[in-house]
Amino acid sequence: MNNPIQPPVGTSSSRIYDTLRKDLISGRFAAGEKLAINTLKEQYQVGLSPLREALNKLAAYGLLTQENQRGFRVPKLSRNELDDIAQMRLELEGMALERAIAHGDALWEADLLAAAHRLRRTDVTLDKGEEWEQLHSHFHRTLVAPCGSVWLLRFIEQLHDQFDRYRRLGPKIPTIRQELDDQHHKLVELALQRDAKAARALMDDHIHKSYDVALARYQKHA
Amino acid sequence: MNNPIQPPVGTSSSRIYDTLRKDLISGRFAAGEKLAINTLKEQYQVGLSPLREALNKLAAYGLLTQENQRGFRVPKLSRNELDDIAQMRLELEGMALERAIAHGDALWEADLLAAAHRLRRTDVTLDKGEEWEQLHSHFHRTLVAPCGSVWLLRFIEQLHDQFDRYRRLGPKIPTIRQELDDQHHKLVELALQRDAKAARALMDDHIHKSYDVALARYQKHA
DNA sequence: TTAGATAAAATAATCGATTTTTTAATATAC
DNA sequence: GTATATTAAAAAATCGATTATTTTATCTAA
Repeated sequence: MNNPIQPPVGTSSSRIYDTLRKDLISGRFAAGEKLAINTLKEQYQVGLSPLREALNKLAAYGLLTQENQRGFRVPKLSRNELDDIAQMRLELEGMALERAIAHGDALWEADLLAAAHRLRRTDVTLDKGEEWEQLHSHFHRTLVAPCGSVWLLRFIEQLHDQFDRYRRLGPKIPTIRQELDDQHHKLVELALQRDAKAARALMDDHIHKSYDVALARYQKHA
Repeated sequence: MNNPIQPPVGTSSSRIYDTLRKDLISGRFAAGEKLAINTLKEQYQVGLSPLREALNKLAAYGLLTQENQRGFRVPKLSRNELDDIAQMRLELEGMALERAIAHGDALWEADLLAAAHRLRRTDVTLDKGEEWEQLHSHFHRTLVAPCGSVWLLRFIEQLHDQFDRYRRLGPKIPTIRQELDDQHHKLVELALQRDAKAARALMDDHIHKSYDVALARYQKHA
């Protein structure tokens, strides 16, 4: 019944990019680790050219560092950088949320409700970790989507990816998930009420709490 | 006397990246233009692999767009995007300037004075256009350098590159250069006086004036 | 020993050619 | 004529092999 032969979608280069991006964010590689290109080639079963193109993009994006003639490394983590990222999230996501609340339409409201609902209904345990992460990212993207600035959204996305390198350090044990998830729903409520001020305050708190989680994991990790 | 044979610095890939970045910002390629890789290969005298790696990085950075199986294009320009970029510059550079004024030390003050002086002393006409651009970028980088956030600096740099695609459209005639250059010096003054509020106000005005220049060029261009 | 030179191995970067996909040109049916 | 199919040309993506550079191991002289 189901389409027996699935032709791979996209180019080899774009697929390995997506895969590596996820793996870098989820902590599959150790911070500071040097990437052995030939090993990657085997592990991911891709050719050298598409692999190098993906690595170059990831370096430009900030999920890898590159030094001439000595390949690619996973960027080190630091308390200072975590603070920087969290601070920037506060500024940029706060700004974006206020603007989204000012401009978002009825379709946005519907998307928000849907995204929050799916997020709550997916148990983070039970081997659904990666799915939960997807839904979580999607929720936060949806929240700020109608802010009106392509560049702001781009920067926020980038910061999320960086932040998650800290938040997802170590074993996949649920932390204060419940509390954070409640905040997701409260954020939706306030957004629907168009209460920009309160929403921003809650977003600040949400980022602060996430920061505490990330920091704890970072410190345990080190 | 002078070192007769200069070995090329960096990898072929990193050199072509730098060159293309400059050329994309300076408007050497038309907006929306499709890049013919084989032509580039000849024009810049580089191999296919380093060239593609550079193009991939530029796409991740936002100076090119990439569509699977159909290569690279120079991103289109739009009034909306120009407004977006300028708005983001207002927010981010304002933020960065305030923080820089709070944290910058004596060395920073010296760097600032030097950067502003060199900028004024380089005539934008007389075939020094590219040199002036370099000094101008450097001045603005210096101004916000001690803001304390690596990510903020990174985003600002990216926005500058994007903004300059608009500002540098069309022939290289000096516009209201004098007025803008005066502002550079006033910015230094206010920074040295640690007057964050006034400095930010002036920076806002500076970006607004630059925006007017960029918009005029964009409209003439279209 | 140990700092520095030398050789060998490993890795990164690049090249030239091949394969795949898209685009353009031409033909064929309605 | 217009739409669809077929073929030819062009371009993008990928592969396999080569070259250049760095890293590691080994040697030698103070």
